[in-house]
This record gives sequence, C-alpha cells and structure tokens, in this order.
Amino acid sequence: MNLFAHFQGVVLTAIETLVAAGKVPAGLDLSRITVEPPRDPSHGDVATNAAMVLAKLAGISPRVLADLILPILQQNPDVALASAAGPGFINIKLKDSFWPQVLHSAHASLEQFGASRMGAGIKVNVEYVSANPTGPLHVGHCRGAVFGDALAALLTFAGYDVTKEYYMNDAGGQVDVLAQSALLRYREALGETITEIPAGLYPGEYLIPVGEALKTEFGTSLLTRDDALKIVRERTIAMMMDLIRGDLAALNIRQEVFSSEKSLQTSGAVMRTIEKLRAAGHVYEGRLPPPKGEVNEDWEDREQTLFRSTALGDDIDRPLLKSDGSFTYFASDVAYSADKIERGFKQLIYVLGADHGGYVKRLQALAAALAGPGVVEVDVKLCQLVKLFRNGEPVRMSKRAGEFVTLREVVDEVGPDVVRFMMLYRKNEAPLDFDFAKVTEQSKDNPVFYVQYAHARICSVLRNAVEAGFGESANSDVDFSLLTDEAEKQAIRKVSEFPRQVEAAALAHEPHRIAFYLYELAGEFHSLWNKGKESPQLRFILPDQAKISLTRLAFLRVIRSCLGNGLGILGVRPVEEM
RNA sequence: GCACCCGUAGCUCAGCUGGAUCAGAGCGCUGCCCUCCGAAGGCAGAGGUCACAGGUUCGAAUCCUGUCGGGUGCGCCA
Repeated sequence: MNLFAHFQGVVLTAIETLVAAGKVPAGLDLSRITVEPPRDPSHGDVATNAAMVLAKLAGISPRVLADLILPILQQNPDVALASAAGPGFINIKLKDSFWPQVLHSAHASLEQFGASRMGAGIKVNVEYVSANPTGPLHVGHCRGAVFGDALAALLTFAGYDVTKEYYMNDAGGQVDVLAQSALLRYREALGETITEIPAGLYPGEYLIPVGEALKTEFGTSLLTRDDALKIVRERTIAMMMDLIRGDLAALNIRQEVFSSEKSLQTSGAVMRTIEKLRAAGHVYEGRLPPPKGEVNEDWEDREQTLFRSTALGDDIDRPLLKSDGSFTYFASDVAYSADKIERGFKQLIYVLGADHGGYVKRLQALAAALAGPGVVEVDVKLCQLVKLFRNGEPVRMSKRAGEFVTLREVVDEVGPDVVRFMMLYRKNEAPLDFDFAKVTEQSKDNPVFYVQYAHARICSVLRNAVEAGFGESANSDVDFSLLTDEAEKQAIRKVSEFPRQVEAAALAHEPHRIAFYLYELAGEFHSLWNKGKESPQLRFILPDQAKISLTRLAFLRVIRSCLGNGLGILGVRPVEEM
C-alpha cells in the first residue's frame, strides 16, 4: 500500500464532503493536490497542500479552508492530529497504531512489497540498445542497455504491461559494408592471405569466426554464387545479433521482441504507411531550406518526399526518400512507429544516446500523425556519455577503428551488478564518470557495496537468529507496536516510503530514484545497527526476550525485502554474504 | 544561426514534477564510537548569493524570458 496515495484519497473525500455541504464550490480542479511526507519530520507524518492549492479557486483564504478540512480529517481513525501550519499546509500526525499496520501488510507479502497497480495493465513498449548489428556492443551501449532494462522492470513492478524491444537496423549501407567485411574474412578462412583490411570496412577480429562459419557451411561455393553477398549479409547479421544478445546476457538483459528494419521495408509496410500519411495530408512533395550555420558544399536544392513534422512541433520537415529513390532511415521509423501503435501500445519509450537529441520531436510528431494527437505517449530518454576512468585517469579511447572498450570487457572486469548499479546511480541526462577502481572498492564511498552490505548484514543477523533459537516469526509472535525507539520509527517511515518511491519513479520514468532510495534505506539500516552497539537493548537479537526479538527480526525481513525488491528493479543481485 | 541537455558545498552528485524560519548526501577535512548481532559500519562539526539578471504567485533550485559557460545534434549515415 502506498500510504500517501491512500491519504490523497482521504483528503479528496474530505473536499467532496465540503462540496456536498455547500461550503466549497463544486467543480474545482483537484489535480494539483499532493500528499507527501513533510520535509521536516517534526511537522508530522503526512502533509498536503490542498488548502493552498484550492484557496484561490474557491475564493477562500488558505487558513480558513484548512480549518474547514481539518475537522473532517480528524475523524479518520488513523489520524492522531491534523493541524494547519505556515501559509496553509495541513499536517497530519498518524496514530502510533497506524505504523504496525503498514509493517504487517508488508510482512504478509514480502516479495510483493512495493508493487503497484498504478499501471493498470497499460501496454508500454520500451525500446533500448538497438545498436547496429555490425559488431559487439561497446561501453557506450552499456548505459542505455541498463537504463532501459531497469525502466522496464520498474514499470512492470508498477503494474504496466511492458514489452522490451530491440530494433535491428539490418537495412541500409552499413550492413552491406558488414557483408563485404565478412566476405573478406571468408576468403581469408579459405586460405587467401589478407594483408590489410581496406579502409571503410570493419577490421574487427570478431568477424574472423564469421568467415570460418561461412566456410564450414558453404565451402568454396560462395566464391562463385551471384547471390553470395546477400547470403553473407543475412548470415553475418544473424551472427552479429547472437553476439549482441550474448553481450546483453552478460548484463542479465533479455529482450523479448527484435524488430527488423529490413522486413518493414520488404513487407511493404514502409510504403503503405507513407501512403496512409500522404492521404491524411502529412506527406507532401517539396523542398527543404539549406541547413544554416556551417556551409555544406554538397547541398543540392531538390524536390523530395517530406513528412510534415513541423506541423506537429518538429524543427524541419523530414525526408522519406533518398535521391536514388530508396527509403531514408526515417522512412523505416515511420513504419516502425505505426507497427508499434498497431500492436496496441499506449506508451512508446525510446532509450537513445544523447547524440540522438534531434530525434525527440520527430518521433513525437510521428506518433501524433499516426495515432492522433495525445493518443499515444512518446517519451524519449536520452542517456548521456559514460566517461571511463582508471584510478582517476581517463581511459583513452582511440577513434581509430577497432580500438574501443567493449561492453564485455567492462562487465568481465567488475561484474554485472556493479555495472548495473553505477549506471543507474545517476539520472540519465547527466554525464557519468565510471572509475574501475572506485566501483569495486569495498567502502562507503561505493554505493553498490553500501547497499549490498546492508542486505548481507541483515542476512547475517537472520542466520544468527536461527542459532539463537529464533527462526521464522509467526504472526502471533510479532507485535510491531513494540518498535518505539526513534531510530526504529525513522526506519519504519523510510520503509513505508518505498511504494510511493516506486510509483513516483515509474511515473517519471526515472529508475535512478530507486537507486538513491536504496542508498538512503541502507543508511537507515546501518544507523539502526549501530544503535544496537551503543544501546544493547536495541539489538535485534535479545536471547531472553522472544517477543521483541521476533518482532525486530520480522522488521528486518521487511527491510530486506524492500532492499531486495528495489535491487530487483535495478537488476542487481542482492547478496547474502560478502 | 536554430533545437535539445546540463550549470546546486573544495570534488562527485540528490532534491520526490512549485512548498514550510535548516537547500540534502557521499568523498575530502576536524573530532569521537569496537571485551558487544559483520568498524567493509556509525555519530558529531566545518563548508552554499542553488551560473547571472528579470518575470509569473500566497511561495521558485524547480515554471517563463534573456545573458554567460559546458555538451550534443541540424536533408540524400544508420
């Protein structure tokens, strides 16, 4: 249960009561009313801005309105005290009996604690990675991969119906280059001496096994076949996708749908969608103004087929056909968007690199043109660059072909948990520094360690508890109202926030909030732990006091599930020992 | 030239879609806490004109406009 959402309902009911009594005008906009934890805990447990937000609309001063609302809230069985403060805040202090209820419901469904039905089964498509199938993933793909995967998990936990998708750019020039490169490796496999990979082709050694595989399957027959290039292209793309899937698997990422650009073109979907848009007036023949700023020598003014994206908020209209008559990359996007919309998705989320900033408006324009304005929500999440460091020194990456740090190298060195957590411990639009030395450090300086350490410590206590004769806590053994120490109450409040954090993070499409929340929760736990060092009566295991021990152990299970569920969203393994 | 992202403590960053006489963490700095459930931790202190200037309103780090600084893009690459 999200207690803040719960009290939002309580507040709204109170307003309705006032409306029914004629004390407040009907039909006010209630959407700006928020119910949140107060910044200063001494103000209470729950705060709402309802009186201030409605004051102007209702023509009543905030404090007077608050005084109308307060008596109604005061009648709620969970409310100890409702009071007005400052410019018109309403603070609610909950009865001590409320918190045990929260813990009991959490304890009753540990692995589901924090899950929400907010998404109401709405179909959401999260497309991420979508790297060109021309080689292994490099470190630049890492962040978007992890981000997209965690966002998908977050939305699933929040009750959405999520599809994780990868868009294969298997049409166009670069896969032809790939095929040429593979063909060369094939000839090499057949014994030909290749002294140098010609400029423009992919020199990577990862194509050597491809050449070998082609030799195994076809012998020398490809040397003479007319359709050799086509076959090589298909085989190579398939093998590159296997390579990429393997890279992703190393990060525990598994996407369900792999959509092919090529098949959108060959099936005629691209042409059909363009004609559909043309019929609706979104496509026309016209000219584009030359780009401003830098002078482009190759600019040639010509008439072309354009998507009228400027009518829907984009900066310039987008070409659909190249001068040779073939489809532009954007033309495939047109069909791909239509395909997603036809599959019933109400939200399309794209996880792209920061260099794709220019895509946001055209993708939104596209969805608006295809589905109608406001029908399908498009959110493009741009992930900034990751800078690699080793002991504070930047890792040099030469632009020269073949010299890049692969995703696999990073994962192999520090492990998937560290990569995933660190990539999510920053909001996506902020650049990220990744220091190999720091992220593997076992200290508080390293948030991954700090959070996992909290989880491991709890597991350790629970192991010791079994030895002390405290195994599972039956409900009758547990009385959460015994947790009255200030440190315990603080930890309870933090735990109670989890469902709200999940919903807020899901709504904002910001998984990093979960990472920061877990860091804070871990801090509360470590603090609680140390309280037991200073005051022995606050220790979790008190051998001669079964009731309080079993209760505290039950509370620890709630904290552990909170950490575990949160880490589960991030895709980080909760460790039991370190 | 235009569009998008960023600018918060010495450093790295949060700031819950506009909230409350304290703008928060970590690192670094200063000083404390282990015969005791994992000190791989915890507690306390110092450190800020939220880039700058206007505006919107009961209220702005948050929204709008402009300026400065950093990044990324801007038809026939994908």
